[in-house]
Amino acid sequence: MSSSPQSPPSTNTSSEEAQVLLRREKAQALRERGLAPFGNGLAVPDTTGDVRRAHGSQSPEELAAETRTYAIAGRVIELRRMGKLAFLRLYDRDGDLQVMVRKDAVGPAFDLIVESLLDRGDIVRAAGRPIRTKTGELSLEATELSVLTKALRPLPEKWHGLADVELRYRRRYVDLFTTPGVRDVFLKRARMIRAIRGFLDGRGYVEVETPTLHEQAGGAAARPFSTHHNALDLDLNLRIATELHLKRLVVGGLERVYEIGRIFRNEGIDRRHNPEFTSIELYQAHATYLDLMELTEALFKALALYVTDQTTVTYQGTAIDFLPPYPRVSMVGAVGQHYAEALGFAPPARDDASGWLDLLAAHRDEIHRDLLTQAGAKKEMGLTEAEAMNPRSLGELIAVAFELYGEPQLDPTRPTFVVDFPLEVSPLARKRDADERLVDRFELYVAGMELANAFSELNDPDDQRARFRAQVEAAKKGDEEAMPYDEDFIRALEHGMPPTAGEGIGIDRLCMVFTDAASIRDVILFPLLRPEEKTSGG
RNA sequence: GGGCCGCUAGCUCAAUGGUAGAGCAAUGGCCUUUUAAGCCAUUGGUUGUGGGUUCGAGCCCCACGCGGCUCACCA
Repeated sequence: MSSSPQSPPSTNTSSEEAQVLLRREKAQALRERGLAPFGNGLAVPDTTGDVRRAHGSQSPEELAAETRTYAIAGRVIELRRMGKLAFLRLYDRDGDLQVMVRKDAVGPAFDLIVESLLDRGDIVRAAGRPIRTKTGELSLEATELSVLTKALRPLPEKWHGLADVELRYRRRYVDLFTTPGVRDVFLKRARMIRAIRGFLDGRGYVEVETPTLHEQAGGAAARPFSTHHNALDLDLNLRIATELHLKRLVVGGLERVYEIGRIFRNEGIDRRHNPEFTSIELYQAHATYLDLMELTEALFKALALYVTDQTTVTYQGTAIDFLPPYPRVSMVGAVGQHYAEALGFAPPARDDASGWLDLLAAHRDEIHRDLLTQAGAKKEMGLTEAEAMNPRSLGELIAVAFELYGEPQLDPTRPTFVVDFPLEVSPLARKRDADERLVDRFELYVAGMELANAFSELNDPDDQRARFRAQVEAAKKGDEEAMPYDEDFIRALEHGMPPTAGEGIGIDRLCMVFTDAASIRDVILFPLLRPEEKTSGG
């Protein structure tokens, strides 16, 4: 174009600001020649994958005989220009494909290349015949080429991409098409969730959606987020679990229900925790927690096969075998055995959960003292000096002791069911018939993470009322995670809930295991981050 | 919240307390078979922010911000 011979005062072409300005000018140049830089309505009937699948195995000679043409579109992730020839790599939902643009073949559209109106990052449509280049790569030889969307911002460096994890999370839209493997993680996540739905739907489950806005956030031990509804002038909490609504639905006759949904817990953030996360909770009438163990084993094996084609999944360098049956570890037994060895107690005559529980009950004070000497455990129990005089329940001591001594002992190469939970840490679970100090509950641990929590549900309304009261008492004593008393839930139980077992599974952690993600933020598209500091003033 | 580490050009990274650099990207030029294309040239910086020490600070000290790991809490 007839630019002035004098270069403009600012010759800066490298700063982001300058690059954006230049790309805006290019967008304007496109407009001036009747090409819409943000157009719409051009048909894109094919994908890069269509071309690959149809012609990927054809020889150059066979391809030369092909008459069929394709029209594909995607982001330009590579751009190599050399005079009257250019190669682009287009990236679409189906993968990527090289497009060869020859001046002779594409005609006037080659101006886009010559005048550099086309940049890396633009969304481009190309139509033409499949060919094989001199180096043998399947490509589309463009006879049509147009810019569908002009990208105004430059792409990150092409070889390293975005390496700064903070930038990757904040600009996931760039990360997704820039960082290898990122898109696959989220495609895999979507496939896993679909597989879970298929698995449960095939077993007669109904998927439902229950409220996320709760007057009282119950169903789990956690602190909620609070919010407010203006029209009703109503203080509300974001849900911390779907449990109590789903059990109401079982009362209502939906004997097999599940919900996949977002849960919000006002807790810290680390590699395994994001304040909002996705859970699936499922409830099955006329089942026990033992039935859910089998269901869990079948589900996890199916997922492993579905996602990786194998029953063994490597997570962070450790091969985990998902072939059932999974080992079971008694929480009470593991803690009992630890103390029998560490403090020299004689093992119980009965080598079962009740026997070990008897032993632990007999040595409760010594165990309490031991936990108090563990600085971490002391903090974990939230004990102040005064509270140390008023020890918590045996069940809570056992749960803490298991975290301390039991969890590290679990076999890292196997998913493991932890069973024999104390009643006091399970306010919604049914008492065990054989020993009412225990509940019929399991947690599934994989790679040191708690992936699932399940139990035979408490359906005795009077017992549930007593459990809620105990929670209220705990809250009075300062337990900020104690459950509120839910009168309507009691009423529902009074209408009669069939014998039921229920389970919750952390979808994000499940995805971590099956995508080998070290951090939960790698399987959440937009993990919660602090807002970026405003650069202007403070 | 505690501890450790990081923050330098659009991106990826260098730089004994002594003139802030490279590669990629960008801009101009050459090039009809490239694969992170190549060659020549050019441009690009309030070194996260604010203080302090010093003749002199990207570097040392303090505070703060954001992030990562870790401990704690939870799923």
